[in-house]
Amino acid sequence: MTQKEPFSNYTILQNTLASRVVLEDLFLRPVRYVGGLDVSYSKRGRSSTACAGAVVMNPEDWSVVDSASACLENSVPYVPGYLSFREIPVLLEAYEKLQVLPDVWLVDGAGIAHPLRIGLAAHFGVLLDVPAIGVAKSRLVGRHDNLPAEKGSRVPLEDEKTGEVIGTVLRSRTDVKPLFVSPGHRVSIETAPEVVLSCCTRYRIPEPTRAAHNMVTVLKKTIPSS
DNA sequence: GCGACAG
DNA sequence: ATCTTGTCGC
Repeated sequence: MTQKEPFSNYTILQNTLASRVVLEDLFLRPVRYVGGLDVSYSKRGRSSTACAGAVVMNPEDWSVVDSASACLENSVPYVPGYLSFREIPVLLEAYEKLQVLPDVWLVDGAGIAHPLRIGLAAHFGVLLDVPAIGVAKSRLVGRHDNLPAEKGSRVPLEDEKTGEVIGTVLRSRTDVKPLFVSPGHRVSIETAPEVVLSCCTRYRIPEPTRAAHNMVTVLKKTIPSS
């Protein structure tokens, strides 16, 4: 039995959700608040506790407007292409605790740059019908040309078979590995990298996602690990 | 058959 | 993602 078998039954769900993705800029601009989402795990690989963090920030000074977190026992394994089924549950729990919602979310993972065009950010965005952008630290699918080393440089990420543009490879800082940005929901392919770059200050990871990551890193140490 | 493979 | 020691650079 392969690793993907437990998920093969969800292919129809993924295709259904993918058909509902909107690649138009249907969010408030200029953006008032930007949100960041990330998940971390307590122990190792399987059967551990997943901790999700949601942070809402003001782009003006990157102050935290609101934040929430949640932890959940997790036994869903990580299988490329099915990350959503592992992280969505705990992310929704954290999301529901927020008092203030952002105009757009930056999610740690792929948007439509996914085999079925429904990566974590797109899955999350469609489920809640909220604007979302996928910010992955490495490539899941797609091909691209070489990217200049200077911050702000970008090249299109396209489907290796059809040539369809599915995202943007973006240099968020000079001389660092690029980010793989792709729309999640209610954001266009052209606008996604602009929003992400506007959130990159002095680090490779944009502020909202970075804040969420720092939050869960501290949180998981509070949880009993076995 | 042999790699590739978000987090 | 997680597990880890040292090391390079501002």
